[in-house]
Formats: sequence, structure tokens, C-alpha cells
Amino acid sequence: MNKDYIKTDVKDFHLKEILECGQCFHFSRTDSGENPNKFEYDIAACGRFLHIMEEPSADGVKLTFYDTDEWEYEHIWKDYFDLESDYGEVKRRIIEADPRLEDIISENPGIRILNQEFFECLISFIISQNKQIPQIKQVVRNISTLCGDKRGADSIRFFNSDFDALFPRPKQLASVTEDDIRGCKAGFRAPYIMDATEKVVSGEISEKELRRMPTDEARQKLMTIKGVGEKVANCVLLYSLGRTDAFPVDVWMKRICEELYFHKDTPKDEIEKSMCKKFGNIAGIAQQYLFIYGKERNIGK
DNA sequence: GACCAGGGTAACT
DNA sequence: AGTTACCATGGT
Repeated sequence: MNKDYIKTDVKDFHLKEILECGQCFHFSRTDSGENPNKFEYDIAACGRFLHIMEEPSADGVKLTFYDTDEWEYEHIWKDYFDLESDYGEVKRRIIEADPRLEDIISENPGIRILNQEFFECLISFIISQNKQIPQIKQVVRNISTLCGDKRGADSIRFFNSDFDALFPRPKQLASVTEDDIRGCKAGFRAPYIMDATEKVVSGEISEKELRRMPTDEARQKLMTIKGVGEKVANCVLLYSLGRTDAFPVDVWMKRICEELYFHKDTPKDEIEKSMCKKFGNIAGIAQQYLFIYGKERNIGK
């Protein structure tokens, strides 16, 4: 009981950059911010609640997974945080493809692409359309409270945020009405969420089948869901199906790429095609460095 | 009050 | 095939 799992000298890793770069929405920072080298977050993901702390270590960072045993780390969090991938190599390949990205990457060198749960990721990015990140987080939280598994009061030490529930499984979300979802402030996206949930529960949309498909085919399949277009499909592919060749182009990426590469108004599909050609099967990761860089600098606004 | 937000759909040319 | 109004909601 109450055992913590500690991993030291983790390289190319920074919790703040990973969680706050717009790829996930069910987390909260819980440390005071007084110590500039210490970060603590509460995360609801993979059917679990996690309290995690990051501190400097000799060569990289030290991560403390509270109330976590080795099995849980090996089978859940190692994959979730993509700790098997060598981001040093990824960064080298991106810089090789475009040396101008060296400075951009060096501003947020600890980004990693999370491997999120498919259903939560799908619904989260349906919600994301025409919303800002704080609002997306609120709707995700509302839907979790509505019908997700509740957290026990004393389940985890130091769990400071007020998440009271996990994101619902497909059948749980299928058990509520469209008006219930509207009540979560989902607005016009409520019927989209209903359609996505129905298609997942019925098996018409199958994560297992999507994983077997080539990226283009999986993208087309995802876009048969109402409210899922090119951008949302690419987010699901990148953030939950391991397709680092998927390059989501939102309003930010459009502005950023236009400023860096095109120097004129350019259609999103042309941007996507061009970036995928430039960065190949790690274009999605390059996208993440570009996204946070552009947002922090308010590029194009 | 107008305008925008990690967009997508349907109804137009 | 390429535009455009509209979609809920909250923030500036």
C-alpha cells in the first residue's frame, strides 16, 4: 500500500510541456509553482487517476508516480507517456528535415506525444471544435461527472484537484440522452457525440480495426462519424492511434505555417500535404513543437 | 455588441 | 470543386 514508483534520469521529458500543449484535457496542475523546478499534476487517464511529480535529476528529470507499483508503470504509464520512444532521435530527424526548427524545438524540448485512450480522445476532439482549451477541459470534466466512474475519496494520496470521475467508457456515455450531453455545455456538438458513441458501441467504429488500417484509410473511416472532419480525425490518429504521420491543421497551425513557410493565405489541406511531405512519418510530432511555439508567441494574432 | 475559439455541416453557387 | 452561413457557449 502507498508505494510510489520512481523513475530517474528521464530524458526529453517535461510534464508541463507534455500536458499543456493542447493534446489532452483531463488534468490539473496542483503544485504551488513556488519551486520553478518542481511540477505536480493530477491526471485522469487510461481508466485511472494519477498524481505525478517531476523534479530535476542528474541527467534528465526524476518522476514520482504516487501510489503506483511497477506493474502499473510498465503496463499503463510507460506507454501513455511514450517513454519507449527516443525523442532525441526524433528531434534530430526533424531538424535534419528543416534546420530552422532547431530553435523552435529548443524552446520546448520536453514535449512527447501521449498515447491516449481512443474513445476519450475521439470525444474530446469532437468537443474541441470551435472551442478554446479551458472550455474543452470543462466539458470533458462535465461529461466525466455525468456518467464516468467516480473516484473514491481516499483513493490516492496528494490527489488535490477536484476531478470526481474518469472519462466514461462508451457504454456509459451511451446510457445518457442528448439533452444530458447538452447540459454539459457541449452545445451543437451533442448530436455529434451521440453519433460517435453509437458507432463505437455498435462496433461500426472499431479501434482494433482502425489500428490495422493504413493511416489514410483509418482517417476516412473516422470521418464517417458526424462532426469528425479532417482535423479531428488527424488528432485522434496522432494522439490515440500512434500515427505520427498525421498532421492536424487547426487555426493555429494554419497561421504558424503560413508565417514560417508559405507567406500567404494557404488552404489547410495544402498545408497538411506539404508538411507531411517535408517531415514524413514524424510530421505529427513536428506539428506539436510548431503548435506550442506559435501559441506562446501569439503568431498571427 | 461584435468577434473569436485546436471545425464541421449543409446549402449554396 | 470552391464559398458561406450557421452551429452553442464563454471570453475579450
